Order: sequence, then C-alpha cells, then structure tokens
Amino acid sequence: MVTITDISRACGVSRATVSKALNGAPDIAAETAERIRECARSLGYLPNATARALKVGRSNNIGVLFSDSTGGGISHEYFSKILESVKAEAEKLGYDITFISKDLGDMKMDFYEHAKYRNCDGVVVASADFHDPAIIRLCTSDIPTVTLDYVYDSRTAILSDNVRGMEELVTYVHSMGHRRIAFIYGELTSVTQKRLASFKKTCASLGISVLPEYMRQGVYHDPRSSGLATRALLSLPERPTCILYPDDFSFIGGMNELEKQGVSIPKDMSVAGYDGIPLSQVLRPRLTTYRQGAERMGAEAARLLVEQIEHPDTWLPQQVTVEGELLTGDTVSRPD
Amino acid sequence: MVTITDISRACGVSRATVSKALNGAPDIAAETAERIRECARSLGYLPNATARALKVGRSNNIGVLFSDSTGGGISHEYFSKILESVKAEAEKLGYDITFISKDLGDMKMDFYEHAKYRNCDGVVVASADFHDPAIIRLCTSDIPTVTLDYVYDSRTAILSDNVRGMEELVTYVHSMGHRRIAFIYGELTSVTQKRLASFKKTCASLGISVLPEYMRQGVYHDPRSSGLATRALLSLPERPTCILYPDDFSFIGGMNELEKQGVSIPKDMSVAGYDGIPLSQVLRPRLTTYRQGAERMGAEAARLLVEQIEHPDTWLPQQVTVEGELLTGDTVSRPD
DNA sequence: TTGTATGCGTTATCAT
DNA sequence: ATGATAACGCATACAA
Repeated sequence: MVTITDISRACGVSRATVSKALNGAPDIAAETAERIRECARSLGYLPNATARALKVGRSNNIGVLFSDSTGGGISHEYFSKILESVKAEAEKLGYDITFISKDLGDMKMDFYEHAKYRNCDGVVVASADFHDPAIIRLCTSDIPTVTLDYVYDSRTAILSDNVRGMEELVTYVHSMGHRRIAFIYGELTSVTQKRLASFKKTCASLGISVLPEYMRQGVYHDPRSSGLATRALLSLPERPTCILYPDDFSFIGGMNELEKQGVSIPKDMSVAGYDGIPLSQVLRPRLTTYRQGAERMGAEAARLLVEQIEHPDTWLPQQVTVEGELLTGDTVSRPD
Repeated sequence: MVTITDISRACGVSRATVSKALNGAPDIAAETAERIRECARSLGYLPNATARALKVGRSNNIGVLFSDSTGGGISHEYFSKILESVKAEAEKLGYDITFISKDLGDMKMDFYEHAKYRNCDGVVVASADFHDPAIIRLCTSDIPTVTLDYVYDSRTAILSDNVRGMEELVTYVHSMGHRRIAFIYGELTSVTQKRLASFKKTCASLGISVLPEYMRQGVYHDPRSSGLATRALLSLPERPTCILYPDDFSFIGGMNELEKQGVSIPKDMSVAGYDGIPLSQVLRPRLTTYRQGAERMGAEAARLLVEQIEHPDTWLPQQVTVEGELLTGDTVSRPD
C-alpha cells in the first residue's frame, strides 16, 4: 500500500505538504502541488478512507436500514427501487452506503450502536417497525436520520403521497362511473391508515357511500389473502363493480380468483392496484394503478441526509412528500 | 464519544489493560476484566470500528458489487435475493457490507480502487460485466473475491447449476411427451451459453431434434421481446408444443401473446420459465420453472469469502455449484 | 498480571 | 510556502 509518506519521500517534501497538495490547500505553490499530484498518480496512491475518517471524525459513509421483520425486505420491488436510488444519489454525493442491522456477529448491538460503531455520518431508515424501541432510539439520536413513509417529531422524512394516490385512484374510478367500490387494504400501518382515511374521505366528498362489507383487510404482498378477500366480495348479494387491491403484486391473487369464477376483467369487474411496479405494466390487460415515486424518494432521502450531515447548523428538519402518478391501465371500465 | 481512555481513567488502569480486557485477552485477571467490562457497559462504551481497522489492517467489512449496466440490478428478484442472503450471512459472521461502485463523488475510481479505498477485506461480485477490464482488475487483484455465475481462473466462484437446471427442465418436458420444444434464450452471457449447450445436449441424448427455427434469442427480464419471439414461434408452419422462456418474468410477455392469440396454457401450448421467483408460483396456472438457489448462493458466497479472508494461507480457491429445484407447475401438459 | 511505548495513515495547528 | 508535531482510538510487542 502506498501512503502519503511514500509520496513525501519520493518528492522530498514533508507529509504535511503532501496532504495539503492532495487536498488542494491554497498555501502550497502551484508547481509543487502539481509535482506531488503527478508523483501520487505515478505511484498509484489511493487515499485511505479509514485513516481519514479516524482523523476528521467523518466517514463519508451512510447507513441504510432495511429491517426485514416487517416484511419490508430488499426483495420487495418498491424497496429495492428505493435502495437503488439512495445508493445512486449517495454515490454521486461522495458517500458510500453500508447496511445497518442488529447483532453483528457475536456482538450484541442495536441499530444505533451499529451505526455509531461504523461511524456512519447518517442513516436512511427505509423500512422498519417504527414502534420498535431500537428504531426509535436510532431515529431520535444524535445521528442524522431520514425516515421513509413515517415521521418522527422534528425529524426529516420522505413520504409517499398515499393520500393523494388514493384520492386519484378513487376519483378516477368514480369518473368511470363506479359507485360500488370495494377496498382491500393491508396491515394497519400508518401508510395504510392514510390510504384508508383518504379512501373514505374521497368517497364521502364524491357522495359514494362506503359499505363496511366492501372494506376488507388483507396483507400486503400476499396474493393468497387478496384472493380470499376477493372471493368474499364476489359472494356478496350485491357485488362491488370495482375492487382496489393493497398493491400490484397481491392483486395477482385477486386476478386468479376472478378468472376462476369466470369474472372477466374489466368487463365484469374493474380492478386497480397500488405501487406501479413493472409487473403491473406488462400484465394484459394493463393494470390501473398508482405508481409511487420510489426513485425520487430514494434520491431525496440521500440528498437531504447529506445536506443535513454537511450543514448541521443551518439544517431545518423537513417532511418532503413525493407525488406518484396515476397509471391509467385497462382494468377499469364503465360498469353496465 | 466514550473511548477506551475514558474507561481506563474511570477504572484506574491503563488503556492497554482495558483493550485487553475488552477483547478477552487471557493475561488479565478475571475480576479486573469483569470490573472493566462492567465499567465499559455503564459508560455506554462502543468500540470504534474505524480506529480498530486502521490499527489491525482489517475492516470487517466486505464489498458487494452490483453493476447495473448489465441490467443485473438490485431490483431483479434473483439478485435481490442474493443480496439479502449475502447480507444475512455476512452479518452473522461479523461483517458489514458496503456497496462497491465506481466514481464516488468527484473522485474517479475504478472498482478495485474503491474497494481499497474503503479497506474492504473482500468483495462479492454478484452481477457485472465480467469482460469489463475494471471488473477483471478487481477479480484478479490481491483483494479476496468471490464471483457469482462466472469463473475467473484460480478464483472462488459460486455457480448456479444452469446445466442441470436446463437438463431437468428438458427432461421433464420430454417425459410429458413433448418433442417439439422451442427455447427462447437471453443475451449470450456465459450463463446463457451453458443453458444453450445443456439444452442441446439434453435434447440430443433424448433423441429430440433441435430445429433452428425453434431457437430464438430474446432478452432477459424483457416480456416484450419474449412476446415477439412467441409470436414468431406461433407463426411457424409447424408450431412447437412447448416453449421454454429465458426467465419467469419475461414469460409474462409470452403469456400475453398466447392469450391474445387464443392459445390456452397448457391445453394448446405448454410453457416453462426459469428462476422460480415468487411471481411464478402465484400465477394460475402455476408456472413450471426451475428455481435457482439464490439464498444458498448468497450465503455460500459470504461464507467462502470470509473463510478466505480469515485463513488466507490455507485457502484453496474453489468453484461451488448450487443446485436449484424443478418446480413442477401446471403449465406443461401432455400434447395431443 | 499490568503497564509503557509505539504506530496504523491522515489532517490540523502552529512554527519556521 | 513548507515543515515539525500532535492527535484521532485502538491493539500489540515488550518491559516491568
């Protein structure tokens, strides 16, 4: 490994001078600096992030937290997209990303301790059980954090616009003539609460009555439960004319059930999903859904976190809401 | 931040003693050690990974490389599963993982330099253009590496058993009575070469003739191209009775085309995918496919990499092949 | 059994 | 404009 010392010897200057030259300090003669840089290049010098971090107290490394227990794992397309964009944006800003977990090897640690242990300059909490004390500890600590889809008091958060998403979906479906709209929703997280509230509010303002038998709890990302809920809805004396699913993937379960019962989409039943994952747009008929702005959310999260890290004094926590986009597919038609 | 020095002061011992006690060195009196550990706990001491790394020359951090350019991004379910299991296994072994990329911020670096810069103890190359000189440089460097689905000479690699997978698929399809089997394959990577060779060899040994018009190149993960290839196959004077797709997701395109032409699966046409992603098993009919052992591949990659890191002297490079599993769905039936 | 001294590679302060 | 020196937090060889 070639260090700053090697360069100093090769150039016949002190280590301090080399360091300054390499970092573009103003008090080094232009030609000296150039000579040193050239020398560094020819020797194949690479800065040592570890040593630098130890010295300056900043690692240029941000942690990312995906706690799988909630089912919000990396293999969910929504989260993998977020991860991808956090990564891309962070790298653009000069930061590496490291996963934060608990219990590294045989050292018992919680998330906060892990982040400290690795000297993370900040962490993006992308998917977690936000009521877990360990998560709360991290998110209310001295470490800069940005949460996704959940807000802690006086903390920065990036939010997918679930209220608007639901509103757009319901409004669209209503505009297509539907009045008997069923909603299969996921586990009662804060995201779900928002979608539920928005569903009800939008229905109310459109003069649609929300029948309790049209509201069924399902499970995110679980086609089976969506299938069962669909079956229940189909067995009602008065069927809905449109079913909203918890998400695009779980819709597959509904799709199967409808097909099985000979109910054609969208002729006999209109449907819509949520998320706007690629799958939804390659299905035929193309699924009507609301695409969450995962890419922008990830990028914003990284951007705001880095800003907070680099300007802690002037930083004001903020909640950024990222709008999605209604994807008008071919699964919602005018009811007879 | 509470350091080893704080503890030494609080306990009235030297820093060396604290360090040893905390690391369980054998030459510290049991009660002294316990007193120190207790003190550390009460002060909320956390080891500083950065300082330790600088001192011992090992970071307990492994890099993971997903180069998106090849389309092998994190949001591909196969790769996200691998990432997930690499992460889980690495953490179990006491290693954090950091993404390796090129061009961090405004510093121009290649992959090797990035890994060095971060002091990675090793790196898992999960998805990359293996002919890229930058990848080659990394994989043939002094840094321990493990590649997935590609072998560099005298290097450790984890391989999905594409030969066997294809063989099982073809054999199964053959056993169901099919003789006119079409194969839509992806871009010509080494993985594809293996699947192609295995397809041909298996066909040959089963006495099936491989018609050139039944072999069509498509694109991985691209339903559109699979749809086009399907259309071409359907327009042949003598249609195949079974179509093998590059992967489960791209099969969707074929599914749509078949549906559009009123060709029923599996009554009029049998089909099979590859990968065994969750989607394939929630479709109806359930897709016949070959599930790659992504979880085991990731875990093995991490395990072997760590072993190589921790026992560099006794290490022998090896290629581990991870078998998958034939998922007999409902999309292959006996032809008339 | 404990402590002293040193250095990992870097940057920052203060002299020169 | 350049250099000597110290310090970041830790682990280890060696001395006591």
